[in-house]
Amino acid sequence: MLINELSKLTGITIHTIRFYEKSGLIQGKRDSTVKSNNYFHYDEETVEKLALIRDAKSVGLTISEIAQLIHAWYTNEISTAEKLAVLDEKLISIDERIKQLKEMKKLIGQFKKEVVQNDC
Amino acid sequence: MLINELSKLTGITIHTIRFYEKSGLIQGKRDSTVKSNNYFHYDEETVEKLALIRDAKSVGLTISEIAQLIHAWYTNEISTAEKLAVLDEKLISIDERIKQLKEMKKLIGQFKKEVVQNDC
DNA sequence: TACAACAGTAGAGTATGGTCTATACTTGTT
DNA sequence: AACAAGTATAGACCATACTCTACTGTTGTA
Repeated sequence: MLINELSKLTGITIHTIRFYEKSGLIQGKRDSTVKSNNYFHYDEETVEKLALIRDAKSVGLTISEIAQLIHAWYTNEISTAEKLAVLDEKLISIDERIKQLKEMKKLIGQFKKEVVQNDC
Repeated sequence: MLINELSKLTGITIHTIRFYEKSGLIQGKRDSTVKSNNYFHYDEETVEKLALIRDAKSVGLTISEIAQLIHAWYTNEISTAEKLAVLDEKLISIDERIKQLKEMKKLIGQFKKEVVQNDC
């Protein structure tokens, strides 16, 4: 499919898709039998990747972290052990963020108590 | 205290402190009895606020979210009920982020399984 | 064949959160 | 008085993650 269809299918704008392509997150393929244009063609794997990008972004991963994740997932250049290592790294950093968020909840809880006390 | 002392006390650079001041997170006071300069003076409350800013930043709150939080906490212009409402809002958005992070963990867990399966 | 719709590239612009530089005035010490 | 160190303001610059504009070429339909 071409970029317009990909955009409609995923709900991600053409601009943003091109930005992701420039950032190395996805890659369209050119049809070498066609000489008249340079249109990129995208497959189902790209649709999947864009869904992954959206999920990963929603939890605050950066573009370069997502790039690592996609690399770990789709390439055959790295071993299973290495893929697992990248994924485990992400799990650890996510756990770290969850821990920080829980600390922030505690902090806000203290604030609430103090607000109520100051009101008396 | 002047900005240099505040910076040394908190470990936050003078540049960043000025940026926070411009962003409305903290406010130094000028000594109106001194006519020769325009130096800002900072108190213990500012030190506290900078600690709060650091905590809040570490869990991913934006400057404007932190501004709301500080406003809720330090101003007397808003009622206790309103302060609690702002704090509760933050708690909800933190819970939302934790939920998203847990979903991401699930997703990565699935990836790990698939990586192992593909290896067989 | 005309022309709208779509494709590509390059590069500018936006928002956030800093980080740093230039310039100028003030303070403190010798 | 000289001079380093400290302070203020304005604005340039950086990275991230888009978002948009300008311009050019291609495709498809009337």
